[in-house]
Amino acid sequence: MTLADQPPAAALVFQTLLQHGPLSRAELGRRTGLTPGAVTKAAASLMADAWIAEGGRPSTERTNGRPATLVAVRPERALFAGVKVTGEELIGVLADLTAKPLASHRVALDSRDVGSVVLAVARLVERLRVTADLPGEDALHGIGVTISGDVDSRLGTVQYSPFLDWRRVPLAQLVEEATGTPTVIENDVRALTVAEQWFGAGVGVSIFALVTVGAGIGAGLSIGGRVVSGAHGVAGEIGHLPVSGVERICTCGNTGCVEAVASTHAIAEQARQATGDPKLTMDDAVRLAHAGDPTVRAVFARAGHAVGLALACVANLIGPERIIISGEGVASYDLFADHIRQAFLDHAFGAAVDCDLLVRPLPFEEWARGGAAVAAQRVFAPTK
Amino acid sequence: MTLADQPPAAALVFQTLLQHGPLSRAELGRRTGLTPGAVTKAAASLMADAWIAEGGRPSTERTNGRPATLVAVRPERALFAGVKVTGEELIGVLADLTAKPLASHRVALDSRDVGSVVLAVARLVERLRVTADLPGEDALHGIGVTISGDVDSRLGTVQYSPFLDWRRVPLAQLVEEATGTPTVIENDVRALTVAEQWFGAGVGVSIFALVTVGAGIGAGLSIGGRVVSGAHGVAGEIGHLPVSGVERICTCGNTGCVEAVASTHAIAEQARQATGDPKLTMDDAVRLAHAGDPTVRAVFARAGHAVGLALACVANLIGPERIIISGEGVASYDLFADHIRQAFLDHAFGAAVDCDLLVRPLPFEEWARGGAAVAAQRVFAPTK
DNA sequence: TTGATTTACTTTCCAATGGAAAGGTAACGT
DNA sequence: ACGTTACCTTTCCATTGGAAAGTAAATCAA
Repeated sequence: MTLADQPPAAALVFQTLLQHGPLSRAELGRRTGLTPGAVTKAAASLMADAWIAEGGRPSTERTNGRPATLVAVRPERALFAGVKVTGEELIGVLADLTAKPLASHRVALDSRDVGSVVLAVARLVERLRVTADLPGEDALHGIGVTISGDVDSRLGTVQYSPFLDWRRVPLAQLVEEATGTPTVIENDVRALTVAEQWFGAGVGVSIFALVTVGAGIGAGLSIGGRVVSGAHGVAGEIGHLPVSGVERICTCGNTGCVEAVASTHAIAEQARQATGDPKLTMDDAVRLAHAGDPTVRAVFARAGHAVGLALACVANLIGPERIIISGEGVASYDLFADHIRQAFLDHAFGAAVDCDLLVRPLPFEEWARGGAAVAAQRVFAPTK
Repeated sequence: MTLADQPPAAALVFQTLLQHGPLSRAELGRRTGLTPGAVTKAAASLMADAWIAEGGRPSTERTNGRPATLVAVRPERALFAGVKVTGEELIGVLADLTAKPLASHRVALDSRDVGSVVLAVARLVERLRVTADLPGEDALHGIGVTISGDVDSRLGTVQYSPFLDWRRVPLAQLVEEATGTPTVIENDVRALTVAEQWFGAGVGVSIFALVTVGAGIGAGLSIGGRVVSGAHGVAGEIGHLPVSGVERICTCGNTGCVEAVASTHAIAEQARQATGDPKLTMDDAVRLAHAGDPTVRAVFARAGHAVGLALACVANLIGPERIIISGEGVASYDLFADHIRQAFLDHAFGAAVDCDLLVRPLPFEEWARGGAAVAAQRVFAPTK
């Protein structure tokens, strides 16, 4: 019996346990609105199929009444592979039901050709499987592949990937055929948002945005437990909000884009102009800024300002409870944190300033973890 | 038996009929995914309580098989009053279940004091009731009051209204006490969005935005059948997106806001500066622009550009299928239509340009109709 | 030790819901 | 007249989760 066959109440109980950890049946009833009897039945049904188990510390605090026995998800009940595809490499993780990485691996890509990428993905998944010493075929319940660009997860196709120069590639089907394991694909930022929604800083938050700052600048929006995909596959493109000045031209051909001044590439480029050193790298720029170089610091200030304006746009438009800031750029967050905050506070309208800005470092496997979360979601929250 | 007591399938059937007009049972089954038997039962249940009735042209096109008998909602089954409160006046309509206005009336406000506004609302509703010659007390099923600003519809309080200078006013409760009729309140733009979602250009559209251009510039977002309210009551504040230049200062104290260059007031102000005529009104500006005055036309061009950028922000962030442009400003839409479109097309990213821009004129009762739609929604789609 | 109290959990029973499947109905075409 | 087609209704039933009463395991008080 798979989780999809469980009655709605059981699915609800399972999801609550996934998000909030071990709970007593009584507490589950309170949180889900189910009656005690219904919880008992749902738990029995889930337990019969080994999705959950009794156990976990029975809360040290002593109270009156019969002590509670906790039930908890058995994360190892189903395992998933998550693979993030970039133009240069694959990042893969093997993760459990809660998208916790059990093993990870990176592979350089030597070709961006669809066939060889699919093959590389299949090899990477096989390698993860071997590394983790998985017993049989059925131990891996799904694969989630994530990729930046325009991804239609329902169709399972990559509509357009700028970094790989792919168009209308039925990637989910190809990987599924190459591996024999059910595969879903999703935009990388949306996948990360799914991971945060279920297992990260988005748990219990009705509306939040996840912003990634790095080579690109993007956002995922979660509203009422669903990640927004946009009618045409485009959503959360904060990198191209026209909020900065007209001076710099973005890769998209426009002026005013946030990415034109705040992407890793744009910052390095501006630092080169500011210093006159044509060989300056991003790392050099960070070093110079930390050393106090005023012109380079101004570059970071400007980037921070643009990001802050973008966050204000998000806050004014959808009014999130929280914005999670993440991405490679977070490593040098101290250099523009103040400018981000200031620009945000200045331009967030009314109660939108109450939005909580949260910075999260993003280890490299995190991206791949998003894929695992999307694959896992298929199992525990099949699309109604 | 009220609609809330109907089983879920019946509610679904009713909502489908509300949005798509008279349908055969077979067609209802196809659209809702219910089996024929379930539709028959749902329809019988709704018919027993007079929510729907058989009838309507049985589709002229001839086909094989037994001819279909259509069922349709009985819009007059429940009537609602919608009242829009501005700083100067009340606009009220009496509307049926489909938010179609049956009678309307405007009243000037002589005081912005909470008590007198509540009294005026109650009198207006009473007048509408008399005008329409409603039989008894129970003929009016609800009142929806809309107002611009920060409204918490769940609590029923106006958190902050700049035009009335109200804070934390429990308006729903006050109107309910004054009229004896169940009352809901909602932000005016969101209410309009609800009306469009159920009965207007938003029917069947999974994600859309409704943008109003006039004294203020705002937007309502509908995603997956729900209007976004924001965690702190703020959402759709496109009037304060920081996309225009730094020259003009907005009423909110910031620079760069769309409202600072594109609100009715801002356009008139800029036209006065451009012409040097301190008495110039908005109407004069429109006349001059139509007559070809280049400096005034430039003012409209700039306003259109700012609105277009704001629309691009909406498209890039949430990827709507459609953006409905409405508001008083639409009257002179021809003056900036091209600039809106151009700025939008330039800055919408990727497939976001596929978003459909639709202009809808907004008769004055339309605002109040939003209130009626919100009140009606309480009846046919009680919050789950 | 005993029993009251409190909270957690289980069991039994049942009403409601909507699907499956079969049957009835009203048109058309030949 | 008779088959065909599509619409609609009826009957029966499995599933679901609530209501309510009962059981379990702890603390507290006498």
